Amino acid sequence: MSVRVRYAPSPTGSPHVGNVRTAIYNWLFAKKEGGHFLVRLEDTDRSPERYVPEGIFDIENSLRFLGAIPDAWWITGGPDAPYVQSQRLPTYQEAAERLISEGKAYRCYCSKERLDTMRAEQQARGVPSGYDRHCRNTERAEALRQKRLAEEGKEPTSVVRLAMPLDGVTILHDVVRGDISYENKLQDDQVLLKSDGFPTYFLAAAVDDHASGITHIIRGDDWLSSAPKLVQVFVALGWEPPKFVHPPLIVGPDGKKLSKRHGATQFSWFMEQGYLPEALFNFLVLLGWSAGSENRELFSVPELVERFNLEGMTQHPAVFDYDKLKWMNGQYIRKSEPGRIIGMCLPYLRKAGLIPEAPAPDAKDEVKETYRKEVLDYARRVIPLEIERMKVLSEVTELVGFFFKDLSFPEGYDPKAVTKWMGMAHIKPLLTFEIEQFGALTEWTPETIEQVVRAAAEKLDVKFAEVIHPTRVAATGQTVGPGLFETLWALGKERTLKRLTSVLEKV
RNA sequence: GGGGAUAUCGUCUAGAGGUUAGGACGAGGGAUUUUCAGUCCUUAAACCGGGGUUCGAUUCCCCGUAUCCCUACCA
Repeated sequence: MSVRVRYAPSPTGSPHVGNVRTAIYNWLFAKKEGGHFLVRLEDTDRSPERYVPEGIFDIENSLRFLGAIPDAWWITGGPDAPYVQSQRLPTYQEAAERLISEGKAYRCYCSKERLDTMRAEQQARGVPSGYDRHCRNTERAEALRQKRLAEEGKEPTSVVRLAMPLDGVTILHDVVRGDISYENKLQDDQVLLKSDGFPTYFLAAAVDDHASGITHIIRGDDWLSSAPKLVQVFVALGWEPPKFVHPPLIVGPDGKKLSKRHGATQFSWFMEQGYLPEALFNFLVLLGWSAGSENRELFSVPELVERFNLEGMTQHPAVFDYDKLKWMNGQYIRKSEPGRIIGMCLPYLRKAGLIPEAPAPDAKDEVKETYRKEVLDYARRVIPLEIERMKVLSEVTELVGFFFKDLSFPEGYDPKAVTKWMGMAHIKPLLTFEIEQFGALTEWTPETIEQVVRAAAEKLDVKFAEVIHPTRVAATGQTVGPGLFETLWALGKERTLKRLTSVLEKV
């Protein structure tokens, strides 16, 4: 049978990197096995604080960004549509009714207060907490219903609970962890249908997984403990449960589930920061999966598809190492076509106000032409010089800022750089010489620029470093940056002369 | 409290009944010297503890310990 897997996010906000990794694993497995990758929305929790419809866009964007495109989801529709659980309420209600009629589930009239009191007592006594199965006894349930009916003057709300087997064990066949057994008597009578008519995850997942013919449930390890309850829902409904795959959790440096406390966890944040899709893909896959004895860590997406297997799944939690992600992103930036990186950098420059917004599509041709020549060409010349220094794209604004800002000594100059290099005795003659010689250049190339700078060192009889560094500071306002000659070349003759002159006048 | 899972350098991990326990990030050192970054070379750094099984266990088994996850009308 062909593999069918699913990613079933809840719209509780922008997806967590751990969830996105789960999506990647599902997608990879489907691709590798020539199977199907479905995505469905588990939006059955309607409480306002957890239901965040805008999160749906982030779910869509993250998958598209990574290129992990579902074979079927709410965007495409398809044979298993709808892929949105809130649109399938009658289906779940039917399933619940069927279970009740077969005696595998029952209606529970216990109020929240009763449940809370019960739990509090259990905790106080130090006994295992869980539903006491009060309403599993039909007479007691009916009595409770009557009592509440009299008190409230209307039909009381109820939920549907699964009647867990009271003995025996549930064996979970987990592909990465082997068989795990759970004692049924320790499992709770899980709520299947809530009083608002929405199903809980347990009912909805079982119904949908069965309806879609899911063969493997690949999801985070945090689901492992509750897996037997899901299995029992399948059993009660008379269906064969899928195979389970529980990759390890992604945790923070303190070993706890990765959360905001540890830093950014929302996938969208990484997209905004300028992490490349292939870097995030690569990095996330390697948190919990390994290519085995192949001693490398940089894999393209096709290479990962080729290698991916469930056997390579790791079984202990992995700490999310932001530094390593940055390193990996830097690797991919340098591997990438410069043109692509430039294009991806422009929005950051616009946002930082370093370059103006692009002219509107209906602007005059001259306007567009001017923009192209004065803004884009310059950006295209300047950004490549900093590519080898970039770890994330958003750093581009800091890196190339000095190329775009209006520098006029001493405004915009790094004070430390100035005190270190602008106080030397030979600064004035140096700048005078350079301004004169640069001005005389008919060809402005890194080579001709270098000739002038070397000539300056010779003429003034100072060390090369003693002309290089002051010149850099005078032209860029800072001590760090790309090689001086290409920097000046990219800056252009006009800007260079202007800046050097502004320094000479006031130094 | 109960249940489940997990345990190799600081971190991600490879590994096999006998290895100099390998690679990567990060850290230290060096080279390139025109700064920073990059690149290259290099150093330090690990098998949780105790019992077994075995000629031999870091590897297999058991116990302990530690950590995490679950224990909702959340997913």
